[in-house]
Amino acid sequence: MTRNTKDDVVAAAGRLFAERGYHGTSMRDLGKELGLLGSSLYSHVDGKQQLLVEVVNRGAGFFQESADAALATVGSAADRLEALIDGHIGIVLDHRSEVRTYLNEADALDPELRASVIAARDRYEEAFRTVLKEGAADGSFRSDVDAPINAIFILSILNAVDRWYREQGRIDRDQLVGDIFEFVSDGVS
Amino acid sequence: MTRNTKDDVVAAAGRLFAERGYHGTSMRDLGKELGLLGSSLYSHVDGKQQLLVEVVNRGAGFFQESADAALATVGSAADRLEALIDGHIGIVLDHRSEVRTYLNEADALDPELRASVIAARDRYEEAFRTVLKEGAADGSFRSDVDAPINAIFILSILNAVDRWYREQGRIDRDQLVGDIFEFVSDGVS
DNA sequence: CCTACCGATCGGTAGG
DNA sequence: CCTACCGATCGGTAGG
Repeated sequence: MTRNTKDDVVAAAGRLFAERGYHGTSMRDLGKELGLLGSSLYSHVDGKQQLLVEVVNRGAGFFQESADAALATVGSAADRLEALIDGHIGIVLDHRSEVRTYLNEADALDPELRASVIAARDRYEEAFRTVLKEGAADGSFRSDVDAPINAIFILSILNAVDRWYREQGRIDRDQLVGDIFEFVSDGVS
Repeated sequence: MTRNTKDDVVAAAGRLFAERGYHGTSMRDLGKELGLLGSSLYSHVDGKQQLLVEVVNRGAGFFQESADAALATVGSAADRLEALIDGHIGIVLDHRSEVRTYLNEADALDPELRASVIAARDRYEEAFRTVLKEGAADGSFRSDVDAPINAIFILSILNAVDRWYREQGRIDRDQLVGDIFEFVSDGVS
């Protein structure tokens, strides 16, 4: 029964925002989750909106770190694409609360902050576009591949993982990455 | 300035739930959208939760009708898959509010109703699994295709369309369907 | 569909 | 981190 740190508060906020949504979570709910009163949270943070900002920034940061690492992979564009997929799945499964909040609750942010989230997402998506373009040049992929559209398709699959995948299921994490990479590479045909 | 029907109320609720979320929408917000007071809504509906149920049921119904029609398509499994994709995109773009609410706000439903939504989604997904299995048999697709997983991947792409696609953009609706079908069939390679 | 209202809950503050 | 509290807003009701 030691005191909560600000990190504890942000982590708990992430859990509740992910589960019930930003508007579905009250400061009193969050206090209860931490074993204190809603009003006591204000010694850790300025307000509810700031908590959302911090959770969302954590989510964005995880993804960007992952992309930077994946782009540094030596090898073919296909290798870098697989690294991007592997990294993304790792982030989604290891930081579910922050990721869910980042993906689903950004609309609850004040307009300027929401705009910065959209910019961060675009920066991340750019890593996928880059790799697809490289692959069209180095022969990893079809030369006529539409990078912007295909980047969106790949990210659609990756982001949705959080909505259905359970680690206790019939496929493990590595298989999931392999299945996605295979689908993205060759489709169903 | 004629009176609102219950359909108007449900439609407006769908718009606000889609835009601000269920918990982010108050009965007074909804009243304002319709030009009346929040309390006046209770002559049309029992409560806020009922509105969510009706919006979500509309969304579910659109998708199921679309799947039933697509499965009746004569031709190869690939033809039926394309019909499923085409139908899905049509529903997403023609009924955005209901679809967004159906896809994103089902967690705000009471437990039994949420369970019935999950069941409806599974029934719909079954159409995709069926077509993939048929395609593995009739030679449309690879014979070793994992239908459950690939159905999820395809639906991930389809459901995400609502998050990024604007009809005013550089690709029109038919191109979008074609791009998705091509990606799903052959991937980026 | 409005008037007038209910008890409950909201985000947040002052002061310790 | 708690006590004690604020004004605003919430979903909803009674009666017309």
